[in-house]
Amino acid sequence: MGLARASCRRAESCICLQPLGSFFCRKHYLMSRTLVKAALNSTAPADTIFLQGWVRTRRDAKAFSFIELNDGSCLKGLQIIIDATLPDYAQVARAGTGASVEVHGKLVASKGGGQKWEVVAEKFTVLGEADATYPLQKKGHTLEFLREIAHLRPRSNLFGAVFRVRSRLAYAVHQFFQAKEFCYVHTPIITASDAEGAGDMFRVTTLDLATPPKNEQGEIDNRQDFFGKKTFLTVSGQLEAEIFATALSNVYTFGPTFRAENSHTSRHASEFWMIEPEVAFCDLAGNMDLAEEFVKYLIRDATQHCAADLEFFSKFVDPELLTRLNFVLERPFQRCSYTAAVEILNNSGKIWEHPVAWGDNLQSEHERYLTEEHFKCPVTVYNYPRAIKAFYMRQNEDCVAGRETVAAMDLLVPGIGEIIGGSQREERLEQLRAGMSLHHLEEKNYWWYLDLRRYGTVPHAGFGLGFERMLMFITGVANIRDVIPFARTPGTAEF
RNA sequence: UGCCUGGUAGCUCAGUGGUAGAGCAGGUGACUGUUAAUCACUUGGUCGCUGGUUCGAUCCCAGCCCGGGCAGCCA
Repeated sequence: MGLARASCRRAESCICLQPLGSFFCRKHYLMSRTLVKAALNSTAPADTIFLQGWVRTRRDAKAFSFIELNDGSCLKGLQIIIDATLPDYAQVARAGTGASVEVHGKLVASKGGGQKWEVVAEKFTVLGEADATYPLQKKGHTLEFLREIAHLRPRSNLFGAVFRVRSRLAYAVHQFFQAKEFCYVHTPIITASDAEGAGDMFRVTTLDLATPPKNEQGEIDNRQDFFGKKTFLTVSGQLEAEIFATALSNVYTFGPTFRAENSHTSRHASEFWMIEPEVAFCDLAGNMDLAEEFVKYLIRDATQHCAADLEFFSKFVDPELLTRLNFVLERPFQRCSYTAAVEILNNSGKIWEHPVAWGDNLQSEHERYLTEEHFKCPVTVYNYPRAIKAFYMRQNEDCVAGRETVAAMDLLVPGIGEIIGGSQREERLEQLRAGMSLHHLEEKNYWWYLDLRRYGTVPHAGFGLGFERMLMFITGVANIRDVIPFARTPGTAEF
């Protein structure tokens, strides 16, 4: 089918190919609207400018009105001057906070202080009113209230900034790995592995819960379910990523992850995004190096490309933010074995709510002490007791009897705690089978995972970075519910 | 899931055993190249729900619902 020729309604003289929708050609649709960000960064006045966005606040004078227009392209708004003599001036009364408007006018140097540029309107139109019930006001909202209006909170300064940084950070994740020739792998969202040990899973089924089919024993017959077996939402793409790492060498995943734990904390969500690199021919030290380089890359990228938004966080969310980020960039992360960490904790002179003994998991208070008080810097703890870690982690060889460890690592950061968890994987078939036995896992459920060790096995390692936790660290926002567009937590799935 | 804490106007909060206030938002007016503008006036409430104690409960008690924090689980 050939492209139709059509008139563009934005410019009647324009006869163009590829009309966009039925109204405007691509050129006139995209070119005619100037984003606020571009207008604010302008180096010269402009005789004609066209803007569209939402009213943040309006200040009326006798002979004219000021409107602060924001379109989400950046934190700052652009001041619009509408003279009372304009034919459109009657529209101004309808342009309350939250209304969508469009303006044709001139970009001129501002006569007032506080901004370089402003727009003198020649044509002003209210597209959609927002009446007095519009919940977002010019000041004084708590994060808890804004969570209840997640459909409107992106229009606030804070959440606009958070989600611009989130978008940029997602882009930076791909840039980092693509520049290193890592291959992006889409691991499945629906999985049948129900014993990965990473926590409770959400069930996926099309069976009628009221009258499920039964087998001869009177139990629910999962063979009749959609996939012919029990299925769940994934808690990790790691095992599948290992498949691709043992073929394409360096891979990463970046996708949603689901955990059905009944967690009520500021750093847990039921649905979150995780980045999981998996690297063939890599040991634990290489894994720790990669994790540190990755975290620093993301921080540096945000400080370079989201400077205005980070300044906003530094001003209104966490005054220490910028100094902390710069400090983290400049210093090598500390590294500390689990055994050394236990010694540090026991020699700290602190009274712990949970006493520290070799073999126990480090508690939140211990992790916070290490990163916030002892090292005062991000710290990677490695070589954990075998019994408290997952079956697939590589057994260390030079262990003291009774103190067997695996090549695991956790990256702890001040204020959040664990942001990365990873390990060198057990690539030796017999040791892996022993690990599965230790964790009471059935080999038949992992036949393909074991095959990777039967055919051309290689040392390999990887980790998982919690994307939201990274965002919390970079923005200073203290609750995970406020760095994800629509938070899913126990009891909450609105929007 | 355990422990702690909160629920009063659209929002942020104060308050009292005798059915309630402030600031902001909204409305009206004034004023001003304004910047979360300012000033004056003004509309606005089943005090989370249910039950109990009491002459009387928003306040005291119990249960429930919802929010938040911490812990565990982890990223």
